[in-house]
Amino acid sequence: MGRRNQSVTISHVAADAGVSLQTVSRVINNEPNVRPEMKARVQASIEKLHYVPSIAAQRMSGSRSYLILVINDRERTIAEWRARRGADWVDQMLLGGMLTSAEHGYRMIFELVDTHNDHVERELSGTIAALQPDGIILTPPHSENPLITNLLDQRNIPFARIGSLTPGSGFAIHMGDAGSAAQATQHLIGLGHKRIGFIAGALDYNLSHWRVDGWRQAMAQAGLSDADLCVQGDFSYESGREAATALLNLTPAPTAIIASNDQMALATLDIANERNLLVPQDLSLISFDNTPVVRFTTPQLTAIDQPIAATFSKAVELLIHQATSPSEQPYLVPGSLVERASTAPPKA
Amino acid sequence: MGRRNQSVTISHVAADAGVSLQTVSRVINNEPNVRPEMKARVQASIEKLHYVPSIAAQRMSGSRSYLILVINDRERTIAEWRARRGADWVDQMLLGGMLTSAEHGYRMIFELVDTHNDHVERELSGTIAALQPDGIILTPPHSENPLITNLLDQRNIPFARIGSLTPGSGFAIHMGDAGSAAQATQHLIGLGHKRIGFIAGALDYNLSHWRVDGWRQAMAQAGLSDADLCVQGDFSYESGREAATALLNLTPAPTAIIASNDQMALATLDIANERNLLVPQDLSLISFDNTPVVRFTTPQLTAIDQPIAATFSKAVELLIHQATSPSEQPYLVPGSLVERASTAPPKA
DNA sequence: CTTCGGCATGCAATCGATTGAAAGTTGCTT
DNA sequence: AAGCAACTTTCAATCGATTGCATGCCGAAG
Repeated sequence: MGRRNQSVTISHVAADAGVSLQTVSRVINNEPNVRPEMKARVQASIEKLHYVPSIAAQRMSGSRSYLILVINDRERTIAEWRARRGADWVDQMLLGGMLTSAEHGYRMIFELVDTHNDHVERELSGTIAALQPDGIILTPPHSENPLITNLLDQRNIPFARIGSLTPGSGFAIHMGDAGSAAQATQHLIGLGHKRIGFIAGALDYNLSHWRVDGWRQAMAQAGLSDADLCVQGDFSYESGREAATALLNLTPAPTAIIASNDQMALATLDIANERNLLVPQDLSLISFDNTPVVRFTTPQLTAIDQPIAATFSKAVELLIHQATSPSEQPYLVPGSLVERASTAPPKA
Repeated sequence: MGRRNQSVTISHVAADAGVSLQTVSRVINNEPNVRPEMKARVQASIEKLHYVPSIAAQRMSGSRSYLILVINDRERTIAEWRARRGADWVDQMLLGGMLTSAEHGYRMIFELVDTHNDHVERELSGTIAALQPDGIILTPPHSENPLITNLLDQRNIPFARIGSLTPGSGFAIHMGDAGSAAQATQHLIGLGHKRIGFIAGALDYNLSHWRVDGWRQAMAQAGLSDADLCVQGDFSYESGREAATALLNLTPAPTAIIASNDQMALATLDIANERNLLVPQDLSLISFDNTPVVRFTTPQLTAIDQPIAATFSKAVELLIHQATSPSEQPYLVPGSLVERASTAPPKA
């Protein structure tokens, strides 16, 4: 409401340096054709007056907005969000993305969009109109939603897709989920396990499929059967309990289980305890995510670390530099197996 | 760079509805003096064209920016950040604040500012000039930094101070740290404990002092001595180990310990295990924060839950509604004791 | 029947930056 | 010494909204 704006503008700088606005603008944006002497004088004034350009004004005049939008799936409640994702995801996403953005003078804004909504485009479209971000980062399960990617293509806004393999438009970045699952499986096979159960994640996340695939391939490669050994979960603790129960009710029961996230692994651990199964002696356990919790369970869990912060950092850099080396697509920021105390050879 | 901007503007709406821009602007901002019939016609056009006002333009013309800035302390690395704060803080801050902001059409932007920097004002001042936020949320230890609050006062930007008791300018919101500490202490006293140790948090956070005070008062009230029983930590796991060691080396050793955050409580639990002390039989343990980890330790930890999401939600609402009921200051969003399995009567 | 106040709407200036074209400088060629 | 290109700097329009002021319309009061 007509709040008096006492901030320093480009014309104050111009006046102070005794040049026109346009020259100042050139200096700010590092454009050519400015005499070094002039440039120095302007920079001195900028420094002296602590001038910082207004992002709103820059955006208005058709330049950048220095804003990067991160699209996350909206859960109905905070509890639900955390149940499915674990706190760590947000933490790393925020810090990884934010630090890198800040380095380049950009800021990040988070937006929640409901996948199961017919108006995704409308909703996103409105956000874009309001914010006019320079780039957008899509997180699963939005990363491969054609409604969204088409919209972005059409609007010509650069975007990155986290957890995506399909090259196509936008930068696809993934963490080698299939490879990681295979690595975990091979680790268990190496220890002598033959019946290795797998708890899959929610199917609207493509990475859930990739993880299953990796496990399946590793099993096949070792000549082991995977029949009945894959049970469906949805990343929640509760679904993990059900899946673990189903797996351990099989005869013969698996001697090892890989869970598609930490929450489901924790559930599996609890089920094992309730059945008086010792981990790792009676049951080996490997999880995906490697959030801080897994270091405080008994035993500490062997897990596939997901480099989320690094992934967001990469996404931000790609967007800002508008990289264009389509040969590299999809970009890989690989996960890695962190060995702790939840795996051992099966009992003879 | 002169990217063609194909978005719908206010004049498109005006043309479609057959009225002037100003009328459309009035309708958007719910101003009086518009005939209902006219208002309906304009709203129909807005709906039809999917018009959404550009925030940059709104900000430019002296209105709101619909941006709320959250200032956090910058740690040197992500690991350091997480060590001191635990992942959950970020998660709840983001979700609590974001959901509430979104409800009112606002967005949040996070900014890291280095406390130990002489140029705090300069840095913050630049961010404000660039973003021109409608409100700012200060988190500890910035909440009571006079350099910052003075700057904000002077610029006349509404702000909230999380974890602050001092009324003064801006909205002070706290979680009743002293009361919570007292509650935890009384809980232990009720169980029969007489020697209750306390691990304090980093002293540049005021809430660290309040927690110590609460414990001290509860001890005094029960006629118990607190001599030597308070040891300094800095919220990190490592400092927790040292503090716990110091406390358990006392003779007689405390039979219960309250840690100022979960990280230090986890460290205490580890130290107890290493010394073959059973929790809770030999040592009762209560922590602050109640992050998800404490449900997965053995035993599960009794903890003071800190309603961070609710606090941020409150902060956002105060800022947006520009509430002015100074009588209520400071606002309280109280923590609560969550009883789990880490406390028991002391051995006879 | 004129006039005045209140409500509804339109005109034009404004916010702070960018940008393409115009104007002014410089220096080199012929 | 005049002509012209290349480089610097300035002028003026523009982005999309808000806002104070002017204007038009209405009915009620004088």
